[in-house]
Amino acid sequence: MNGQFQIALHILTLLSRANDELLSSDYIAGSININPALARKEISNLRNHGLISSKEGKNGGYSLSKPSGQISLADIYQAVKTQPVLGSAKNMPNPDCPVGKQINKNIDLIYADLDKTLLEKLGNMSLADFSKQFD
Amino acid sequence: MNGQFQIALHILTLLSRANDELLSSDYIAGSININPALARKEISNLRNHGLISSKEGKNGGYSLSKPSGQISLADIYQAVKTQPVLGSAKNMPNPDCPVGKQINKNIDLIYADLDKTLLEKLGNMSLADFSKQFD
DNA sequence: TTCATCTGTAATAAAAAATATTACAGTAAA
DNA sequence: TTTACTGTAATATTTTTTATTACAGATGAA
Repeated sequence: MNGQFQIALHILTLLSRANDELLSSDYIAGSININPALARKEISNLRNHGLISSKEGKNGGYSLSKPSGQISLADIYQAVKTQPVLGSAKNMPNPDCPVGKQINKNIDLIYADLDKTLLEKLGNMSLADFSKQFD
Repeated sequence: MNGQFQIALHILTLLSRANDELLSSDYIAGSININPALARKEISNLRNHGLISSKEGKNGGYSLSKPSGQISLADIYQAVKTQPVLGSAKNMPNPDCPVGKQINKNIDLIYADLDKTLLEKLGNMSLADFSKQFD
C-alpha cells in the first residue's frame, strides 16, 4: 500500500465534501501539501477509472462523478494499485534448488489470498463513511 | 509487504528442510540468489527474534531454533516488519484544512484494522505447512 | 599453532522507486 | 484577448532498497 492510495483518498474526501462546487488542483494540492502537477496526475488516473469528472478552462476544476456512497475504498484502491496489495515475489531464486525453483509461485499464492481478504474489507467501507468522520 | 519477508520465508524454508544439518550463508544466498552478507543480515534479524540459531567458526552455519510447526507466517512477518503491513500515513497535509488536519489519523485507523486482519490470516499458516509444498 | 572456513557487522556504493518541479500547450469564461 | 484553469511530458531530486566490499572474531582441524 503506497502513498498513492493516501493521496487518492485525500482527493476524493475533499471532493465528497465540496457539494457540487468544483475544486481546483491548486486547492487540492494545498490541502495535501503536494505539488499541483502531482495532484493533477493522480486525478487524471482517478478520472480514467470513472471516479472523478473534470472541467477545463477558467473556473474549471474537479468533482466526484458519482455519489460518495457508491464509491468503496476498494474501488479507490483498485484504481490506484498496479500490483497485489502486498506486492509480488520478485527475487530470481536459483532454479536448480528445489525450494528456489518454486518459491515465487507459492509466495504469490499467499499474496493473492491476502489480497482478496483485504479487498473484501475495503469493499465494505464507502467513501461516504470515511468522509463523514471529518464532520 | 516488502522483499524482506520473501527472503526471510525463503531462508526459513531452507532451514526447515535441512534436518539438523547446518546451512551456510553462502549456500542460503545461492538459493535465493542474493549476496551472502545480505543473507547474514536478514538471518541476524531472525535470530534476534528467536527463530534461528547460529554457530560461528569452521563448519558453522544456521538452523531453526524451534520446530517449523511452531512458527507461523505471522511470526515471520512480525520479525521482519517495521511498520503496519500497509505502511502508514506519511504525508504532511495542511493542518488548516479540516480534512488535512485529521486524515492521517483516520488512514492509520484503517491501516491498523487491515493489519490485524492480515496478521490473523498469516497466523493460521505454519512454516511447516508452507515448507511441505516443496516435497 | 596456524591455516582454512565460517559468522557478525559496519561502511559504502549502486540501483530502483517514489516524489517533486518546471514548463507549456490547450480550453473556456469573462 | 486576457485570465484562470486543466493535461501532460520531460526532467530533477530525494528516498528507499538492495548490493558490495571489507575485515574482525570464532571454531575446528591439520
